Amino acid sequence: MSKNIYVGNLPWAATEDDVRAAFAAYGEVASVKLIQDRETGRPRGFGFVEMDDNGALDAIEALDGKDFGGRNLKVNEARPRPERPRW
DNA sequence: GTTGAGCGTT
Repeated sequence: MSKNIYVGNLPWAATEDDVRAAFAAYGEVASVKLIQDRETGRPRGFGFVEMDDNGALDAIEALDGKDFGGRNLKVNEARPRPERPRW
């Protein structure tokens, strides 16, 4: 089973590999998604990490409020999102 | 080459 994690307050220089490496230390990371502006393509400074439940909870309490790239990292469980409409 | 609270166009 996996859980979605919201990661915010990321430095604009951070990449998915950096976040994956940070979360991989607490569990196996299923996928990493950094959100960036759709129109300009600029990194918004936040993203989502999908990993195992126990690893996710451990990573949240471990990386939340920790320093990452010079910024205070914000880690929390992601909000439930509806499925993609199919019509 | 800029900016800084937030929740995602696979």
